[in-house]
Amino acid sequence: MASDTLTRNLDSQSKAQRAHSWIRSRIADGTYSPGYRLVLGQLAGELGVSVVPVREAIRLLEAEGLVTFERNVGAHVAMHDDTEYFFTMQTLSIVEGAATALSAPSILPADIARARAVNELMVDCLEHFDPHRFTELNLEFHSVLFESCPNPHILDLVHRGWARLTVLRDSTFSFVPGRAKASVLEHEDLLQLLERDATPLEIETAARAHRTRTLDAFISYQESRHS
Amino acid sequence: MASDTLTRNLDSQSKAQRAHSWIRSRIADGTYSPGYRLVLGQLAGELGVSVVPVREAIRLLEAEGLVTFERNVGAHVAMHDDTEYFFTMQTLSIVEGAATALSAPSILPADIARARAVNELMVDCLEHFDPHRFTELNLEFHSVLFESCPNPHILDLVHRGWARLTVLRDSTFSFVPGRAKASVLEHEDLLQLLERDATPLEIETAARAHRTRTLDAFISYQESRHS
DNA sequence: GCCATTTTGATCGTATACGATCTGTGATAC
DNA sequence: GTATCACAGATCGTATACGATCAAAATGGC
Repeated sequence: MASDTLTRNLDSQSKAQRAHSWIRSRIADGTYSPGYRLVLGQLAGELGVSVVPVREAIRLLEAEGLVTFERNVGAHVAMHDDTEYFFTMQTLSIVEGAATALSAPSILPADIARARAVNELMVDCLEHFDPHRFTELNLEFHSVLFESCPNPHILDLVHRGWARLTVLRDSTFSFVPGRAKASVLEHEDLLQLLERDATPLEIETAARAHRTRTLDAFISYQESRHS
Repeated sequence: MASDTLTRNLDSQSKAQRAHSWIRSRIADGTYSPGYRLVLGQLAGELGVSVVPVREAIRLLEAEGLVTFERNVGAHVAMHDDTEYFFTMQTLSIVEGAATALSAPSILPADIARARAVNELMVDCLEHFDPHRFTELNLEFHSVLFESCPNPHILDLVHRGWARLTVLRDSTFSFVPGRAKASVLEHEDLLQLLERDATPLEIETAARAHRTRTLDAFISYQESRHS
């Protein structure tokens, strides 16, 4: 029966997992802002479950670095100062660069065509600029370039980095005017490197620099605003 | 009272944490070999605790990649084929290389002296070769080089990589004759790079290559034995 | 004899309950 | 008025209990 499948689909995720994504999205959208105290019983009440799955969800979030946890005290949404964004971007620059280089040999012309199509959409997006949409496309573009990475650990680190970024800041591009345009140009450069079968080192360097430049742009823009 | 402090110290670690390290060490020393079925109730019985902390311990181990977990089925010690070792070493080469390069500016002459002293011990160790001891010293040496890394995320990734390695293989050097000697020589090269304030890129490349060469040595040795 | 179905046992997931621990408040001594 | 201590409330950590789920053995039909 249809209702059966529906029920099963709802249940196919454990309550712990549902609690996890529920809390996670509330952190992402700012309902629970940094420093917010997460109380197990309270969350359990809101979710209509017991504290056990909530507890597990919190520990998962802790492993992701989204919340801090102190024994016998409780959990808080992780405070992220500006250095947090810096470190996350720096880490991502390294692992994503490596993942892209390792992916390169497996990337087919069809993949490059798809990435280029996404980049075209990003160009269109520049006109009536929607930072959120732009960031989504940005992830889709880069995903094409690194998803073929044969090393599952590195790939996992890249995913974690991106996940962290989405929580830290909905879109960097909304903060740094001009970076979006420079970014799509660098994307085309990356694609051309792949097409001409550049060395892994060239690709890794380019991919890393692409991210580092976004970070640098953010920092210098922030500094200019401070003075 | 003394017994009071003792009790408190024992309790200062939660049962979940104790279960975690207990199971972990049993995986590391091979008592629980890859594929071994980890049953919550059974482990709880052996540890003299209830299943709840054991469950949490298992989830932690899962996050570390030491066990696989399937909903409503249970946990197994992760199977690691040879590719697993390859991927772990490759990942570590990348993050450790980056961490070492980022550490470089903060490394003092005293640190280099300490690392050099450790490397001397490794040279001594070559005579009456003890792989386990050699690997311990190897970690100590590299720790000096990367522990100053200002980026906590990258540092954490390096720690995870090393932790994973100790579980995968007690010592690579016991497998690959000759690599130990080459390794200590490369260590000295690394130290000299640091002393002459080489560029971050040079240091990162050297540190990464150092690890990659250990991996390559292992692979080619293994291939030679297969034929 | 073989395949589909049912049943059964083991194990996991979650709820509830209680003891342990921490943080903050109020009283008391100085 | 300030510092120290004791107490109370809140919250966490863990034990126990039960319902949910899965895998494999037993049963029945073909």
